[in-house]
Amino acid sequence: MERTYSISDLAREFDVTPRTIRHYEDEGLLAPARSGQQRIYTARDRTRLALVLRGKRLGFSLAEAREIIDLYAAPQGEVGQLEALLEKLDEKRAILEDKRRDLESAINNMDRYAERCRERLTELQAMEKAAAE
Amino acid sequence: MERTYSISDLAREFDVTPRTIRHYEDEGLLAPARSGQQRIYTARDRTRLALVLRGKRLGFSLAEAREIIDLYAAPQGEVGQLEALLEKLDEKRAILEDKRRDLESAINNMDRYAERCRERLTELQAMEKAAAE
DNA sequence: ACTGACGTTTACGTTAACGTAAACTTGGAA
DNA sequence: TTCCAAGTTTACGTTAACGTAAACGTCAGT
Repeated sequence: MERTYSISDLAREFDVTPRTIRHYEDEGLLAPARSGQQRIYTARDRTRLALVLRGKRLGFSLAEAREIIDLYAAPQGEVGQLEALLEKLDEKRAILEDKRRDLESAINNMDRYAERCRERLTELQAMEKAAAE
Repeated sequence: MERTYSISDLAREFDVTPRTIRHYEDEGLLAPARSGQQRIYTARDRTRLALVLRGKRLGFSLAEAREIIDLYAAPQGEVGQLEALLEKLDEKRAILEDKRRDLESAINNMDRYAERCRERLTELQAMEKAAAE
């Protein structure tokens, strides 16, 4: 038997509320099995949740996250399906690449700025030291 | 004389509405000069707007974007100010680094998946070719 | 003088992403 | 059996980030 999770298991692990997880289900991002009324999450469900949350951290809306994540569950039976899938993967990949560029320049800007600050700091400290003599 | 921009100049360039730009001003992200009632944006204002929009693309709220961007306009007169600034820069830098990790794994996942899809595709195509004989 | 095109303020409306509360069920510990 | 913690549905509330509309000012072109 594969391990399963309750909704509060996942809520605790990912630091969100059960409400949030149910909301993702309402939006079609998750589709856990049921045991009676209770939701039962498999390892695959858990992975999907992790993907959703990562998507959110990267600035995607739930709808955008869904579009991407659903590609990982797309049918691959026919040649046509696979070709269409590869198209869409390329498209999403380009979006991620754009974000990477944004992120790299943000980080580079900050690093250069911090470096100038450090230089200015040692300079100021040298001045104070000189004035103290 | 330095070049300036009207609100619709910037709106066009960055593909947002004037309303959005005014909203950023309401939220304290921009503070353009005025000529009478009219807002006059300098190159520095334009840069700040670009930073705001990049922040949004990276998943920051306006408040978070503001916190980061304001660091670039922080006073650096005293040693204490510079040290505090460097602290905060480090903190924000760590957040960006987290996003980078997220982004890298998202891209790597997708690349590996796409690769498996391509393999499966050539495999399927080989099967079809064999069946056609 | 008149008319757009562009700007302004004010204020209510909208959408996404949940929060919160109420009322109910249900499986296990005491 | 009773009770409680954890689950469920339903539905209204909230916040951020703007959209949209009204009512008005201003200034270059005819």
